[in-house]
This record gives sequence, structure tokens and C-alpha cells, in this order.
Amino acid sequence: MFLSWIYMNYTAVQIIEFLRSRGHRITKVRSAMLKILAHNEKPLAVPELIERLKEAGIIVNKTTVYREIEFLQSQNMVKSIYLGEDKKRYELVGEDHHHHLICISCEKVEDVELSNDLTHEEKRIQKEKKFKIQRHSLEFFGLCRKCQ
Amino acid sequence: MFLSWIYMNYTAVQIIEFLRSRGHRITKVRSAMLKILAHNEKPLAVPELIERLKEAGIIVNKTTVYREIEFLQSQNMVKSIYLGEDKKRYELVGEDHHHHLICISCEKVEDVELSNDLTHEEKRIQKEKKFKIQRHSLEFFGLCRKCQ
DNA sequence: TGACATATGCAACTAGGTTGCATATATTCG
DNA sequence: CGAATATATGCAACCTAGTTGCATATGTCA
Repeated sequence: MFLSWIYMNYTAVQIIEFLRSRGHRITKVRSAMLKILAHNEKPLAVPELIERLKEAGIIVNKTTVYREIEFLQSQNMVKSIYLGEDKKRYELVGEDHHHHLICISCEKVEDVELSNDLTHEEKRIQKEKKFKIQRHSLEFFGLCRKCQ
Repeated sequence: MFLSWIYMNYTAVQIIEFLRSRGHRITKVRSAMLKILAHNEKPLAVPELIERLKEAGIIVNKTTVYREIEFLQSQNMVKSIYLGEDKKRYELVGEDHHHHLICISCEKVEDVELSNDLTHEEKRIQKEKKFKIQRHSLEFFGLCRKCQ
């Protein structure tokens, strides 16, 4: 079931069981963070994560959160992105390679996929520029439905 | 000559003359910063800018640099971007809408243009998601010719 | 239940960035 | 040219995100 982890979206509970099966300890911070990340509609930065934890009754030191994020990344459960800001945001790893629509008014973030991906462009660039592309980031900034 | 400023690339000296003609003072920090930005191959962050100024014999306080950047942005001479980092970088405004190839080994940055721009995708997204796109950012990360 | 590896908190630190206020300087005008 | 003055600059103090070392607490397994 978990062999093809990389290609699937799982719930917090499934991730927790997987980590437990690998011999990792399940603490209240760890499971709460996974639940928050799983239920949250947009990638979260550490200060926000700390706030959500507090709302859930868990007062936690920022050091702990940074180290937990580090751990979850090492387990390939979480990945980080920059959304045109000075801080990293984190989300659970998922199946699809998606991009983001970021509302410059209310800061809501939606996912979006391209109908034609950038593979063709990347091949062209690779050839013309002799630059070996490993990944890209693409975000759209503008106004969401409500804020227009 | 300067009416179509937005669509052209100018040299530091031309920008300086333009600012002077608009009644702005030309200080050694201002002209040095413009020269550094004009000659630099990649967008610069403030700490780097301070370093280059020092190399040019100009010891300057970071507050001054931040305020000068702010001024140059208000004059539409400089724009900021995030290149998947925690800090902003700055470059002179230019004619072409380009993207970046960022080497994850040596951190060199090259400009690149798409052969098909994203207009078509943006129209589709705008319609499907009811999201009014104002701008996008697209960067490619990988290995440059030398670092492969 | 105890042992022990792992998780957590705390304090001190770093780097990028901002603000208020006092001082210096580029330009304009007499 | 030399003053007046608006603008530019420096400084100190502050903020937020993120990191590190070390001591303490806790989840898990035997």
C-alpha cells in the first residue's frame, strides 16, 4: 500500500500509521501537525502552523515545529515551496504536479494544473541553453473570484 | 525619448540623466547602485548590493540601500523578484518579460524566454477558475552548463 | 515499569528587513 | 559664490523567520 507513496494523496491518519510502522514515535505535535497540514487548503508557513496548533490547544516551541518539518521532509511526507514571499510554506506531498493561483487581495491560494505542461519548453531550453532543468516553479498572482 | 521608458532598456547613465531631469538628486550611492545593477548579470539582493558598493569604495548603511531601492521602484527603474529564496532580488526594469534559469550548484542566473508564452493558459484558467490573473512568476531550477 | 532513543523547550544567536530621529549634502536661488 | 532647504544618509533599536547547543521530558518496547 505504501510502496507507491509518492504517487498518492493520503490522509493524516494513514501517514501516522505509516510512520508508526516504520518505527517512528507518534507525538501529539507530530499528529496534530499532520492533521492541520492535511486539512488546510493552502500551504502553511511555520508561524501559521504554530498558530493553528495553539488553536488546537497545543502550545509548541518554534524550534520543535522547524525540526518536525525537517523530519517530515526527510520522510517525504511534506514538501516546501516559496510563494513569492520571504518565508517557506509547507504542504503534504501529493500525486499531481500543480501550480498556484495566489490572490493578492485576500491571500487565498488555489491549486491549478496546466493543460499543456512545460515539458516541451523545457526540452527546448535544455537544448538551446545547455541547462539541465530539474524542476520549475510557476505561480499566478491576481484576484480571486470574491476579490475582483 | 523617455516617454516609452517602460518598453526599453537603458544604461545607468541614461537613467541618471532621466532622474536628474525629473528633479531628483544624484548622489554617489544612487549612481553607484544604478551602475552596479546595470552591469550585473543577475538580480541582486540587498546584502550583495552592499558588498558590491563596498568593493566600489562606498560604505553604506543598509537602511540607505533599502530606501534607495524603494525610491528606484517608485520611479519604475527597478523591479523585485523572488527566486525561490527567502530574500528579494532586484533588477533594472527591462523590455522583455523573461524567466530565469537558476543553477542549484553555482547559483548563476540566466534569463530565458518562452517560445509560446502562457497567455493561452492564462485565458483558460481565468475562465475556468474565475481568477483574474495579473502576473505570473516562472523559474527553472537545475544545473548550468558548467555544473553538469 | 524501566531503559533509552527520540522529541521538546529554552536561551542565545543569525540574517533580512523596518522605523524614528538626528545629521549631512545636492541643488536652487539670491 | 554662499546660504536655504528638501532630500539623502547613518545610527540605534526593533521585528520576524530561522538555527544551534544543551538540558529535560516522553513515547515505545522489552
